Amino acid sequence: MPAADCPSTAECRILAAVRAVPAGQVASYGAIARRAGLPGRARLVARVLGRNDDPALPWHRILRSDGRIAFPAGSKGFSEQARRLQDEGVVLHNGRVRLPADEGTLDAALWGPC
DNA sequence: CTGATGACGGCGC
DNA sequence: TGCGCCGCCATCA
Repeated sequence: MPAADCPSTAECRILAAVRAVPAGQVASYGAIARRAGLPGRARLVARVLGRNDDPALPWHRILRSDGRIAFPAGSKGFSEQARRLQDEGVVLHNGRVRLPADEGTLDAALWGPC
């Protein structure tokens, strides 16, 4: 039976997946959704992050499949996320995570800080 | 119920 | 690489 602090199993799993991302590493929405047992629910992950009220949640480690920040360049969220990522040692290239062309799989690149 | 929107993803050009 | 279109899902008007 679900705990009272868990509004829904899906949301709880998504939050867990996000929290499972170690500092200095990043993951895509799709990867998080997949790890949460919700393949194809990347948008749901995005919605949950936007509605989350946990300041300790490393939402800034979640990027788009391209390795880019989901927020529009120049917006508050963008600058804040970029700042947090760089603060954790994540190298950003024009608001975008450096993706090794060697790896065809973005997941490997995103989950591997190199 | 229908249509529009969004912190998305994949494919095509 | 950049841009656009479409698909998918959940919420809102």
